[in-house]
Amino acid sequence: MSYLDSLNEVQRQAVEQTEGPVMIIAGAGSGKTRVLTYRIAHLIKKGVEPFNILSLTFTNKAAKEMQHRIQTVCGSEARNVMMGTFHSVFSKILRVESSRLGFPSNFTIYDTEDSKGLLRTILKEQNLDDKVYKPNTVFNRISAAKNRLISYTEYIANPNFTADDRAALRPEMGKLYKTYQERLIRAGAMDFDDLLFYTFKLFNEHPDVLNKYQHRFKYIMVDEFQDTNIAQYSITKKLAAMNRNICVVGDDAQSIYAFRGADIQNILNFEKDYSELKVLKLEQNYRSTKTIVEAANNVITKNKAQLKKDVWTSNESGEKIHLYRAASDNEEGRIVAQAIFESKMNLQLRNNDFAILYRTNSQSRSFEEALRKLNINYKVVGGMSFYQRKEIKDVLAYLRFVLNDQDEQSFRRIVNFPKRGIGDTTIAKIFVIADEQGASVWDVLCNAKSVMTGRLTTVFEGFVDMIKSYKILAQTKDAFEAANEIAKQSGLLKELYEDKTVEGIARYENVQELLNGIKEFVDRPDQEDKSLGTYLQEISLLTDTEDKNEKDSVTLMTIHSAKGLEFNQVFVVGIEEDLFPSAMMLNSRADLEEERRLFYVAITRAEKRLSLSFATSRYRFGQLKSCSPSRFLEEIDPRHLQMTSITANSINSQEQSPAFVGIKPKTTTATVIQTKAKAAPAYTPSADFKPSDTSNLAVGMKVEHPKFGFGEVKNIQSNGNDRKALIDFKNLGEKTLILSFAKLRIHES
DNA sequence: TTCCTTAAGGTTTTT
DNA sequence: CCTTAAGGAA
Repeated sequence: MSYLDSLNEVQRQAVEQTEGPVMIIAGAGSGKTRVLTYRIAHLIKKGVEPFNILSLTFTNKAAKEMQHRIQTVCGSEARNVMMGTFHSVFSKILRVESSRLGFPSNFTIYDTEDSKGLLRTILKEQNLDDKVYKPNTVFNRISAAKNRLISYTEYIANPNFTADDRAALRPEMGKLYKTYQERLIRAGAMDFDDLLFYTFKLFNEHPDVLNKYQHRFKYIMVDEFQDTNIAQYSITKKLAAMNRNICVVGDDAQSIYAFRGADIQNILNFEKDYSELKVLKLEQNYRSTKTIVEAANNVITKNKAQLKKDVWTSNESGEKIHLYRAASDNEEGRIVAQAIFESKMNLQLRNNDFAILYRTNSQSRSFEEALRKLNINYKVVGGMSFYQRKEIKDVLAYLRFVLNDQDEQSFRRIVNFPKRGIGDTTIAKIFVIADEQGASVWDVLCNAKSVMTGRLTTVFEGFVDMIKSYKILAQTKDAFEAANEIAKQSGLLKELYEDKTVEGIARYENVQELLNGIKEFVDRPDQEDKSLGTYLQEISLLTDTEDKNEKDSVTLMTIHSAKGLEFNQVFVVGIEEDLFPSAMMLNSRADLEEERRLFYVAITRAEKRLSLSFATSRYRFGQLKSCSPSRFLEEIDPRHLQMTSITANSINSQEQSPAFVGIKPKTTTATVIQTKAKAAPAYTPSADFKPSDTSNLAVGMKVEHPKFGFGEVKNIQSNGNDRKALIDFKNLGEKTLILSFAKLRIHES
């Protein structure tokens, strides 16, 4: 078996230990995905039916990646392995078993926006102040309960929760949870958390169903185990209870989803739950240079809560970590874009080799602008996904409502779009009537005559007839034909087509793109079920469109979505206090440690070169706010860092002179960024080195720098908080240092 | 009921 | 800066 030869000793054990419970603690870059892939391949080679293997991942991206790799190793046989995210796998099971829970099989999946919308209407109906009961807060609290498998009955009965809520001046929380849940049930809808909650309930209350799936899934694998929450853990535990062939892979150092209920306790519980557990540790990093691995270790050792683990690499030391300081978020964008441009030229790399990673989605803007100016292709992953766009959700709302006429959120979306002369008051009235009759809105509308008068009767009859005709379309035609007809007949396409603004045209194109996507779904060679329902189910858990435009491009994304990926060159940007670590995560040690793990994840994405950057000011809510470098930067041993500065203001001038716009950037880049001219010196700072206060630094003073050694101050430039000193170092010659960042010890004048 | 203007408030992170 | 809710006029 040749594939075993390409593995190291521990990796091979992990692959060959197919029976019984196994926990693999896998350090960053230690070949975790490889092990999982080969393990599945090994099972299949040993004669296990692919049909009997279940492989759970956390994100769609990870699932896709895994699927792809397995196909390469095992070929088409692997198609029958049940593989996907927890949510997608469970939603498939729930579709089949929904009747057991009293749900229709075509239940609608509410995304976060739908859920919050529903909460908003409930709040309004109950006359609760949405400043006290912020939809966000309420939703998060309900979500947290569901992720811990706490039903609203248990919630209301639990004095701890009710006391908390009373203390937070939100005594109605339990009641809201109940109402929200009842409304979801009435709408034939499940939110994301319900997919887990109800799967657990299904297995818990229906032993025959559980038994069926226990027999089916003889081998279970869980990736990113550190990110599972209690609900996910409990479900897998139930599924594995019979065969006990469960293999979990995780890294406590990369646990970054506690905010969503992930519980590191699961790793510890696992050892308790399976006494015969085999634990394996993958500690050799194959991905990154020594510098990067060591810097990552520097950072992560600052965390108290962690399992003992020693990540090392035999790779070369590689380049130092570049550190860029920018005056503003826009300049940060230009510096990074410029650095990518030069790196590409010097090292003959492709755009695909680069990634820009940030803490929050909103940071992408400045990088997008700068990359566009330099004609560098890029793609933004995550953020507002395609399926969350207004125009797309409108079309999908029609499709959803046609399949499930109980779905109240979709109804609200489409009832007066395009305009039919049905206002808020009318809609509210219908809901009241529906409530009185204990019927659904749809039922009320079907008997419009009995409750309406005059114009409204005709309007609603028209609406009902329209939906009914779409229902027939959905039953008789495939997903594409049905969707296409509905988009046309409803007047949605026309409405968008008539809007000739730039955004309007983009919206129209987006809807066309959606229809193209449906066409592709229908035309898929192995797609047997081409129904609208199946299509909707498939996309309701997707966050992005498929990467079908495989153009060579720089990747921009949050660190969260970068987990599990690797790039030759990585830029981690916006490393500033209050942004990273986020100001919202400074309240407890646990929160800060999660931020630090996030930083660890970011660093360890890089193979060859890592660049870090921060800005000293940044626009927030339209106002310029000054910021200071993140504490995380100080946690990296300065030996690994190299401040890379900008010599000329030419980057800025580029923006000022429109003449440059559109011209090949080559002409302007020659001297913009000063990469290291000389090799880094072998200098060890004095043992008692302590940085001095540099606010009184003056020309002529002798100073010591922990990295560059001794030197003399030649010049000081100052504009506001932007003080720079030109220092002539004994070993290195002149260098410009930024005083707010550089650590200098003053050795008198 | 709709459309326009104005005010307020909002940025974690993902399924 | 951006979007969305609210208020007022046609």
